Amino acid sequence: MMMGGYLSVQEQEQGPLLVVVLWMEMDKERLLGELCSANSLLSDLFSHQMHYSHKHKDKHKDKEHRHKDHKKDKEREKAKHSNSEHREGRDSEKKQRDKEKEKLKHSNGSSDKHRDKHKEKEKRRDEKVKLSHIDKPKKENENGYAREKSPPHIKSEPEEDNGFDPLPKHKPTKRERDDEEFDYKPKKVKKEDEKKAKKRRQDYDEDEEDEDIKPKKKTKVKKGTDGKKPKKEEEEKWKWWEEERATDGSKWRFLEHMGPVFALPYDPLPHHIRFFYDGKQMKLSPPAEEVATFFAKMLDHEYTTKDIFRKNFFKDWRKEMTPEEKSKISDLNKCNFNEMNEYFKAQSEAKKQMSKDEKLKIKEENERILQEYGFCVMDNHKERIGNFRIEPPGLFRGRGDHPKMGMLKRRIRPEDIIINCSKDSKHPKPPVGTRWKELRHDNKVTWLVSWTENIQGSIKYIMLNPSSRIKGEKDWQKYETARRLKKCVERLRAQYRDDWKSKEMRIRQRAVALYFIDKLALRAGNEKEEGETADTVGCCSLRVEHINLHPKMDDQEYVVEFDFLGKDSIRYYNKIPVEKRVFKNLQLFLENKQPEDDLFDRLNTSILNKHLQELMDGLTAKVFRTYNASITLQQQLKALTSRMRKASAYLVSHSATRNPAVEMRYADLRFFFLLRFASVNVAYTTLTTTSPAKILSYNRANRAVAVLCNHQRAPPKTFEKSMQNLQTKIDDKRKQLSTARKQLKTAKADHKASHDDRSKKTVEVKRKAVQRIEEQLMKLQMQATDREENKQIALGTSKLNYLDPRISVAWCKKWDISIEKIYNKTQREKFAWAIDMAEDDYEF
DNA sequence: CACGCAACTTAGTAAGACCCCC
DNA sequence: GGGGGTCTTACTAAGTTGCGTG
Repeated sequence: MMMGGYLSVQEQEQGPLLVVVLWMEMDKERLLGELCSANSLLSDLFSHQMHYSHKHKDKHKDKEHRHKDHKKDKEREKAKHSNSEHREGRDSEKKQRDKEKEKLKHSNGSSDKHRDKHKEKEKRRDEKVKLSHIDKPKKENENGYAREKSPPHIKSEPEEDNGFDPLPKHKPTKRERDDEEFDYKPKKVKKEDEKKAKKRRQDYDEDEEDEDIKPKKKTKVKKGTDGKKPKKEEEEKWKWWEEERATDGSKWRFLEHMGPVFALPYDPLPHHIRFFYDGKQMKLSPPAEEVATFFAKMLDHEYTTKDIFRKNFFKDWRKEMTPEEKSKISDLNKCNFNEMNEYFKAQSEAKKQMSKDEKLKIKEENERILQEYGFCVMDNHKERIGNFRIEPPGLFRGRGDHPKMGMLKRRIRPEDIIINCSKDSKHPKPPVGTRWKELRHDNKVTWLVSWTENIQGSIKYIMLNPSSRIKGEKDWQKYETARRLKKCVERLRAQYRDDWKSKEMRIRQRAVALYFIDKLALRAGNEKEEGETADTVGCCSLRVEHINLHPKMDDQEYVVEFDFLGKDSIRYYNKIPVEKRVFKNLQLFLENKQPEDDLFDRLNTSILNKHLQELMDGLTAKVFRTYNASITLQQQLKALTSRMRKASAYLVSHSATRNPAVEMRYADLRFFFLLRFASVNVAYTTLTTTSPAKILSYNRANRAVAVLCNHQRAPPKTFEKSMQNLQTKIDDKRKQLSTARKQLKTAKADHKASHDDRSKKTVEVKRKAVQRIEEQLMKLQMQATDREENKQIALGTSKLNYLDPRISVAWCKKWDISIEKIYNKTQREKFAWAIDMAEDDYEF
């Protein structure tokens, strides 16, 4: 029924996206006069996803959409406090209202989101931070690998959503599940993948053998014993994905490492570097001086101009001062850090100017440290550690309007550190004269070192590199879960559509939220404590002020306009038509609410995830992001690549005649035709078959995902310039081309006149030249297109975290692209499992 | 069941490495 | 061979999720 009518994000997007995407290329294609002003069309088509790129074209506005300069924020900030009191009142009012309206039988009072307990929390946190050196008893945290999955068994559902609680999911249950879940891999995936794995392994190993990975040999087979001698191991690539996984929730059996590398101790400034207070020189005590240098180093940074930053910094700085300093220094504005700042600049300049030898020495030293501390032995293998250095002290740089920016990030000492390793390993030694806070042997967790940070009181960890088994397995599992979602997503969609009609408010809210998460790939949106972090939201924490409803907008109906700050205070702006029912629900949710009230007042992430868990084992909100990202990549790749290919095939076989019908069919590929009939004699096979074109396709598919997930970046500082450079190259190439053409013409004329062999040869030569230049031009233009489209979109995040690497690997194989074009060395290491196991016919 | 914590994933930025052209 | 630009890596902040607990 409804299901049939439902268009997934990707399906809906595919059309416009494709058109747009190719249109943009056309737009670039100035060598063909005829081009229409693609821009307006473009922004129309793309706007619901690519909101920023056109609207914010003006350079100086580039930054505008980023971070908090949201006009509303300020006001909200002000409003917040005065409003918070009303809130409770309103809440109950609200409840009542709903009750009447909807005959709500709402099961709990969970609707109130308590906003004012954060004072309490703060207190607790402070204590915690203070007390953090007191050893805590170690906890037994049994079920380690919670998330793993059994076959896509889906609970039969509808109706029961409410009190439905099939089994109290306590440890035992979970536990058992875990146990069998673990063989999902050997059972299914592995079976499937492995069939072919054998044969492929050979071809692939050879192809893959590349300059970066010199010493690798063949699959290494597991070693029997406990792995004290990793020496040999890095020589061979260990294929952990071919081995069985632990089923008992333990993450490892043996773990040995060297502990963390601490930040260098403070090196006091040379005496001639002065600090002035109120115009007078002043010698600072070392602790005060150190903190001062943190600030001095940042003088050029915008941070230091922000009030909160300055205030927080000054407050914390004063804590480090001696009483005399404290009494003297009472105004940050009177502090002059310039000499310090100059000094550090000079230092880094000097560093750049160092001789090769010196640089080499440093490099070697770093390498030595890396070799010593950068690896651990986990079970039988030497594995790379992700971050083995302790974060050095400094000033906290929160993102967005962070209330704590500028606070002093304390220096971490050995006494703050908890070491985790196995009992039977050689324990890392604390620096002489110090001791660890704690030494524990917990193999239910993956971290090697942890400490509590003093800004938020949260725990920081040292963990393994993404190329490690422990991270890789998890990553793989993540995609398997997303693939299981794929199998039942239509059912879930039908369900939440059905829930839009529920008579329970909380269910409607849940269903609408889920719709957003699915359709727009929004994050779950946990609630956060006010005043502790920047004010950002996700789906469940959206507030009334973050959406605008437009019953009619341009030629569309039921448009929802989103405008809020998400993770990292990145702005999410999107206008999207929704189904009538959703729209009506939203209107309902908004009734009688103030801008700063929660849109979904009966919902939070925990409720949502609990529900999802019931719908599919292992399903949580973020799985939708993974799923939608990966499926979008797959579809876009298919669509883009095969359409280009088809069109070019058509052109090759029908080069002589124009066929309007066909041209219509490939309207979105019009630029091919234009090229063709503008008699640009590009070799079509080159155009669509060579890597640049395919890479462009890939990047565009990747970009579609990045847009979906709202992965933005600041336009590179050098963007304009580099674009210009490229443009210059293109212009030059054009000139070259027209020269070459003229020559060809002349040559042809000559040949016509003389009909001799020699002139014929010349014609050939010239023709070749023209062709070559045309191809080079195309290549440059593709590059330019790619770069322009990428201006403020970050591809890396999705590539690294959301896109099932097997899709990319399969695509590379299918189109005969070397994997290095898609993944750099690090990425290849991280995705080694996928590179090894995916066939060209892999389906997400 | 709300809360808070612990653990882990996802995120953008900036420094550093590298590369390519003049 | 060095300067500018780009790509990669390091860094660490900011999310999500699950679980134990009062």
